[in-house]
Amino acid sequence: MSEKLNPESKPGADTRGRLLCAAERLLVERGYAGMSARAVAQSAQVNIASASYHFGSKQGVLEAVVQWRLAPMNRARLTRLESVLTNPSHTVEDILYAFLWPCFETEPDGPVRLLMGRLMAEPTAVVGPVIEETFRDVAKAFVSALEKRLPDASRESLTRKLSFVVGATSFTLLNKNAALLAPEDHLDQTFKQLLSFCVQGVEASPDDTELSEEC
Amino acid sequence: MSEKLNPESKPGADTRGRLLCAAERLLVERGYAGMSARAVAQSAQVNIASASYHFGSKQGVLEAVVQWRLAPMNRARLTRLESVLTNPSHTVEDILYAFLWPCFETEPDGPVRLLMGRLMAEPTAVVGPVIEETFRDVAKAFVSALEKRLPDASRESLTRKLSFVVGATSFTLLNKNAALLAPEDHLDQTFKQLLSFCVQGVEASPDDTELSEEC
DNA sequence: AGGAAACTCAAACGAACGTTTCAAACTTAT
DNA sequence: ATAAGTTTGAAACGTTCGTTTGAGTTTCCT
Repeated sequence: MSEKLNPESKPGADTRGRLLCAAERLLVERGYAGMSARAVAQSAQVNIASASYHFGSKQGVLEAVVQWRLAPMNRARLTRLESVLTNPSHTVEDILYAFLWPCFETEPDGPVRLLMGRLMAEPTAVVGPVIEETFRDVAKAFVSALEKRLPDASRESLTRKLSFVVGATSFTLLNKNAALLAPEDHLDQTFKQLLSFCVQGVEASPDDTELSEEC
Repeated sequence: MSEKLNPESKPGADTRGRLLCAAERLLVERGYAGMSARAVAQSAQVNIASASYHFGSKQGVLEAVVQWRLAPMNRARLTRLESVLTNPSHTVEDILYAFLWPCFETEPDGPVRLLMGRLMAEPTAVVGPVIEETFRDVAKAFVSALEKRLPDASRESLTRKLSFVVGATSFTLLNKNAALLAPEDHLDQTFKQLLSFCVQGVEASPDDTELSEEC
């Protein structure tokens, strides 16, 4: 059947985009291991071979989605951090705001937060290195920023605290129980609470609480 | 529906136990979608049909592992909470200690924290309901406890904050970057920091922080 | 117009998936 | 010892996986 009548036969440009879009949705729903390349192609109404052609492999699809969605978000984080650091009297909240807000910001391509939550939560052999590479610079920059603002805390301590922040964010974004997929007003409230939670948590010193230690 | 509690009375108990043990390890390494029933059987040096015989299906394996490992941990949480509540002057830290410590406690069967971190981070169609059912009572009990100690906060607010706590815990437990798979002294430090982080975060009020938002 | 490059298609590849079958090997009770 | 019940083994079920093939189509450039 070589008889193909599409009023507007769209060439490859749209195919690639539809594949990326479908892949993002399936990644959010099922994770990387649960996302099949065939399901991506079918959801994008595209032949399975086209996915292979454009991205080489399933892992290539993952990397392309990350570059398309997560990399811009991390760039926004670094831009905001840079802007914060120009203010000599910036607070920990300013730093964390720069870190967290790009996750919640509504973007033209739709919310990126679900994808981030899902991929952060899947540190497997394939996803782990991809995510780690994408977030390495961001993590380093924000730990350094926190280090300057909280000179009494060790770098290891701040790294761990940032991982607490990332974890609280990812998990909450990922779970519908927190009503995050729903209306935006809930989202604003959640963001506000998450920010204050993390600010207080990061500024907390473990020595405040009963057991003390020296290191 | 023919399985009850038979620790080691049956001859096949060894097979069943080896399957559970292997399944737990593979769940931690690859998640549910990435764990194949064949790999579980092979890792346990057991025929694949035995897994089907003992657990019925792959989902049955998951549920059995959860009952074997996560259910006792949650029971420990509730027991500790009950004990905390008998003290009329208990603190938020006491409550969160009861919630968090059973994740870090070293157990005879090995650390359960990795499994918890992984399954909490995989809210898919199969894993989600299983986890939700296992943690529903625990979440409800701890939210109620926090509600009594922090009467100014709404139930929704506290639910969200508990999800922050769970997220920070799961993510940190799951990522080797935080050096949690490694020696125990790092673990103690991490637990202390996580506890203080969460205590400060839960006690924080979102109204404390001025939120200027324009985007 | 015409040829090279870019792209999509149906079909198929071997491998791995979850699950099932059934006979042989066990354990237990009589 | 024998019969009934329980557990395991080797093999195969049909399906889906990621990837590849090769012929066909479309787009782009001169």
